[in-house]
Amino acid sequence: MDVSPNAIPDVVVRRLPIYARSLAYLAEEGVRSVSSQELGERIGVTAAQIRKDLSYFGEFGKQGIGYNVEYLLGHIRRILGLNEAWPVVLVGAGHLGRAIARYEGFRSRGIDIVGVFDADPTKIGMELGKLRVQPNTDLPAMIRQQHIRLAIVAVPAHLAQEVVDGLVENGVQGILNYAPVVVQVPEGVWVRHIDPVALLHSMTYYLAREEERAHTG
Amino acid sequence: MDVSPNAIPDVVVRRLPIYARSLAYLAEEGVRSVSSQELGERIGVTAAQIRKDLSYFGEFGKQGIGYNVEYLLGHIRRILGLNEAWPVVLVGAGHLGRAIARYEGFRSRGIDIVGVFDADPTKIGMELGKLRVQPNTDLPAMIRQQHIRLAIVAVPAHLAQEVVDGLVENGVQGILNYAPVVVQVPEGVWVRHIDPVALLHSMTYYLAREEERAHTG
DNA sequence: ATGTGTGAATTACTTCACAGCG
DNA sequence: CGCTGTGAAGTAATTCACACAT
Repeated sequence: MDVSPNAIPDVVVRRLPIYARSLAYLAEEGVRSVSSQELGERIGVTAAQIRKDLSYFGEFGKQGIGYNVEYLLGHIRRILGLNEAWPVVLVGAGHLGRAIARYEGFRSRGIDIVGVFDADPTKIGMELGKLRVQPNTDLPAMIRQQHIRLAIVAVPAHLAQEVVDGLVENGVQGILNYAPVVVQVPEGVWVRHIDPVALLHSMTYYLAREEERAHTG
Repeated sequence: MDVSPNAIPDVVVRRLPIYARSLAYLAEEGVRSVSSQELGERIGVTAAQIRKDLSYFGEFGKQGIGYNVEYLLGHIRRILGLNEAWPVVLVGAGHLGRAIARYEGFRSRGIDIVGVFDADPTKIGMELGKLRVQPNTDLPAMIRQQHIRLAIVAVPAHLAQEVVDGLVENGVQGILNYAPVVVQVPEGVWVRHIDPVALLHSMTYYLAREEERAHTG
């Protein structure tokens, strides 16, 4: 995480894509202008939060009016580096990997899966939409030749760390990890974890309390 | 979110499942005892953070020694309400829903998918491991009869809100939402979002900066 | 020695509240 | 007026640092 004195807080960076998506939906609906209040209600965030977040990057609104949807969306896209598409490799062609490869929602949001890789010979060659599963051994060459900086990891937990090490070694700087394990990466590499079980458990915590309260209270 | 004066912060609750999983791995490896330092290194959290988090719930360690892995794991499981399995319904049997239904990692962590539902008649009856896709119309009865409190939503964005409304109406109190939209729920219902595109975008932000710096610096 | 548990200090994040612009 | 942009105020989360137990 960048710790420079005037760096933008990571929480803010993580909210920007949510703003962007909500604005994209608004644009599709034909909405021209939106206030921080309205946008906030859509995504469960306070109006002040949105205004403060945006103020890190500039002034995008008009007083008394609100934000022009297309204009603000364009700005946030640029801030997020989404002017052009990002090529991404996907490692792991199990049930989950295949579902990810077939998901239609990446392309339109600037994420372009350009290769799917697996170590299992029985999976090599499988067709997944326009992609075909390639052997893991071809992965380094593709990353280097196409200067790929982002990867999605969808392999079993016990393989995740070595897969990540290999990716980083070949120049990948951002990893979306679906494996249920916290992977270690060197300075300068970003990781985000997708962890459905942990999220469910963080809800069972509250539900279990409630049940308890119902019985005791 | 519970706002009682002595409520446990949600950030803490969200970390507990990560601690639990790391402890489970340690137990599998045959490790008996672990210090906050060691555990922290495994999951990228400071030792002080772990000790502080645990201190909300009691005293589980031994000074000079650390934590007994099995003992602490048992406690965290109980705190999270994982003494017994939680039945969960899954709505949506597209590529993603089917991958979720087939994922082996839920059962062993107390999450038991007991039904898969879809509105699309061509999907009804599909076999997914031991499960069979059922029509959405059967969903309310199952939730009510089996007192199901948790659901996983894997439907297209434009259907997510109405699916969630239906779930909540029938008594679901916790929702894991894979649809790329922030859904609204009434007080007392929990939602967690899984949003791969947003996570990737939060990384492109940093990668784009770096690139820029490399060009200008 | 080693490593927990925890008040105190620090840092980070959010909300307030209002000047000022359209 | 209505709504932004933003310092200031207020909360929340993290880290420090050390007494104390083994």
